[in-house]
Amino acid sequence: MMNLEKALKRLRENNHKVTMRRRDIITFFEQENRYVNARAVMDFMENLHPSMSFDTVYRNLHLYEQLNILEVTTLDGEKHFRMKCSPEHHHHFICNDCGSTKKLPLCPMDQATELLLGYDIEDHKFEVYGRCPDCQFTL
Amino acid sequence: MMNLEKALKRLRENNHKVTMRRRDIITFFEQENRYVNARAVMDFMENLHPSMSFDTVYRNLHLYEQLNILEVTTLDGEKHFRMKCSPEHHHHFICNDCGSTKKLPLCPMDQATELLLGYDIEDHKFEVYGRCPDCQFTL
DNA sequence: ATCGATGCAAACTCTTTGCATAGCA
DNA sequence: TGCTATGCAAAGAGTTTGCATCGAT
Repeated sequence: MMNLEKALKRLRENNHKVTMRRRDIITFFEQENRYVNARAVMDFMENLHPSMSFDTVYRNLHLYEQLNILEVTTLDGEKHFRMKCSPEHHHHFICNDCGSTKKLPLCPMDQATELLLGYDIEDHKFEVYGRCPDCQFTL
Repeated sequence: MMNLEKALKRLRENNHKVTMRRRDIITFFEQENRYVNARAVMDFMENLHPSMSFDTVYRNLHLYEQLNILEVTTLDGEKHFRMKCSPEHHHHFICNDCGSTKKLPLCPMDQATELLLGYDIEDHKFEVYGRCPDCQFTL
């Protein structure tokens, strides 16, 4: 699992500066085991940095994605981010309510590959959506 | 597989009018075995109806989605539509180049369900992306 | 004739970009 | 000091909506 220390190291290794904003964004993701959108990051950051701008949120989310610090998925046409999980390949259950995730240590690609001879496979997506135990009885 | 006849029937059954535009949109999807975006529908329709507006494209795509005439998926944050396939549950390979699809008659949910006791599963998505045989050597 | 469908224009959401300034190394 | 990160403002893409009119039934 990615964390603050590793993330800052990766920033430095790739010649990016470590700013307060960058540090705080990582801190936010460190404590949120779930997919959040740019809005949520902005809400968190505005408290710490009243002058925070959305541009910086987006720019850094994009940077973190490139540096493999964050994972991305598109939910309802909106990008959602979370701290990068373990390096082993896996998929996720994602709660429609709170965005929290549960790892699914399985992958259907073995079977799918057999059905796709002659096809050039570049990527795949497997996600399960619903309500996590905590969110089932709220509302 | 959904077709023009069934689609018009479903429109009437749900008290929607059958207009030329609606008929022609269905005809377009009938001959395209692939996921296309609103832009592609618009391009096709503009030839037949020079006064065609994007609003009508979007309104009808949305209507067809609700009536289960079209399937939807979000690719790169953009909605893509195709004619509803066979009623048996299945998934798709989707070509990143032309949007053409190949059915994958398999579903990882049996195994996933076992891992998600206590979770309320509402939906899931499994898609494989890449290049179909026809698109591999173009470019 | 009635009521839903459409075109027009505007607005809305999410996201990206150019530029001058602020701030890390 | 030098160069990157940031805020501001503006723009861009995709999509939705209110309203007057058009058109299917």
